Amino acid sequence: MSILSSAADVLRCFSSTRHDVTVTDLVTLLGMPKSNASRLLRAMRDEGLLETVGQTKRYRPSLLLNQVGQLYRFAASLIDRSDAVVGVISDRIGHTGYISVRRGAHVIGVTAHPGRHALRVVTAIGDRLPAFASSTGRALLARLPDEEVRTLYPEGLSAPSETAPQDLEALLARLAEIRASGFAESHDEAVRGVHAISVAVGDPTTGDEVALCITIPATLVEQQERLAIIAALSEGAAEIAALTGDTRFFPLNLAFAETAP
Amino acid sequence: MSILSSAADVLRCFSSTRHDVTVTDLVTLLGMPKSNASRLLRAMRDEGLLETVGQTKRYRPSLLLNQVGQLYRFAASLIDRSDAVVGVISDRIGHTGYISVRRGAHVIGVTAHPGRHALRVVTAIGDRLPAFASSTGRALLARLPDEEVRTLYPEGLSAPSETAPQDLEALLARLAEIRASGFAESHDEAVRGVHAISVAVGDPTTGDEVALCITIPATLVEQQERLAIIAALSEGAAEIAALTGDTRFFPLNLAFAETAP
DNA sequence: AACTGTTGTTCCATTTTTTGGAACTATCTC
DNA sequence: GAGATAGTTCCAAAAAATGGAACAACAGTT
Repeated sequence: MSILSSAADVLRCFSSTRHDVTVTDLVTLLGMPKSNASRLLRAMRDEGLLETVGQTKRYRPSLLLNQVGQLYRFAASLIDRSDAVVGVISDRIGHTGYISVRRGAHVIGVTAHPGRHALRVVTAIGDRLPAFASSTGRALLARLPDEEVRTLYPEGLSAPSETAPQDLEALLARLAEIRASGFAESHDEAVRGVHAISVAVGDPTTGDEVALCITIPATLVEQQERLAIIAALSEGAAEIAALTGDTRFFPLNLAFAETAP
Repeated sequence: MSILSSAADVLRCFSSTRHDVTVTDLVTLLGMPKSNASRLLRAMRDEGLLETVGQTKRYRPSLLLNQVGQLYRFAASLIDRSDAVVGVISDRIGHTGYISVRRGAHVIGVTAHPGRHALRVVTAIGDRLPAFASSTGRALLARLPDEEVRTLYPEGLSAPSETAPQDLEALLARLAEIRASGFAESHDEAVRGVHAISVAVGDPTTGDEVALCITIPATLVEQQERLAIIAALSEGAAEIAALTGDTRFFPLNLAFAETAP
């Protein structure tokens, strides 16, 4: 067990609900001896990975991590490009937009553009959602061949709501729809009360894949706006796909969009 | 030499001009044996600190670092609050706004809000500027007693332009002005062609201090807009200072603002 | 297709760091 | 100021890191 792995574990302790940690936090969260926790936190601070909060014994991520973390979106320039596209759409229609990536069977928000409407969807960056029960997740899963999707769910799936796919076959059917229509849609699934529209795009040279998504409060969905969002997302993603030479991109087929969601 | 320190050194290799690294990059940048560089990068990837770029032998920061880095602004909630204030002002007037922190004799941009004007100032997040030759830097230095400022510059200072303070005494004189007026201003200093207005605020419980800044292309400065920016920044910062109980905040004294910059 | 320079990986014994229990110190709470 | 809680330091045993060199993969060239 290298100290590097303990250090990475410490970083994984941070979350949107835990902005700083103490020696005892590590003891309880990671089950590590107090002595190690104490020395590890100090070492990480000395190396510039963490900072102490004022005079207290609390440790938080450092400015260095903030800076290096910001580079992620440029290193994965696909994210930056997609974020720009979503930002423009979100600005124009006033609803929340965001970018997600998939890690195994989960999707994780990377960047977000909060909407301007009084009733808006707030997505927490860094939150993990089950891929099969969200539009971003299915948009990304649709890029995989069916057999790879199957291997992701050796245990089958447990749906969080009635509108989500109830089993693996239902999921594969919806992925087929996404491939044919060019966009993914969800309603009241992993996040209740939220309607989401997503399109995925990739960069074959880096292997990165992201989903571009616009979310609307489920009660406010209007057919005209919905079509505008689908068109805008697909158009933006198609431009990116052309740029990166993404051959797995599914172009929009409006015939599928015109039936109400 | 702990492996942690090597890992931190690797992270420091990343910059706005170097989004990924290879084994040889580490050998040349850090002078470490090839064998170590190879194993270190692999170990950091295995622990989730780095990712490989597609199939290549290039390594870039990971999603984990991106997420932990994002938490910085919430952990240091002063940054988040200040960022909100600057975002509103930047949105309203269309000029670029940003937040900086000081590390020793340098200031580093943490968040940025690009302006909407065709001619806009683009600030790179993570770039280091000399504190004494920027408005953000001086706004933050003004919070220190003079003798601490002196110890920061044991070698004196070398001004990057004629409008920057030419020596330590000139710097201290300008810091005194800032304490009296409540805001800092720079024109054509560390960044040529840029006029900047800054106000600093701190949080005594965490020891954090940040500068709120709005930048304008030097050719576009108008007295009325300038006064509006000064007032808005100072007002926003004053609210934060009240919230955190910052006793070192310098309130606005408009008498100083009304003489042209 | 063989050659060549470049880049990355693996192996090894030696050196250095890490580990975890326990004793110790500091800090907080009532 | 007693008692509890939180954090630090010490130590020998165990584990990991080091750097040189041999090896392997790769890209470009003739």
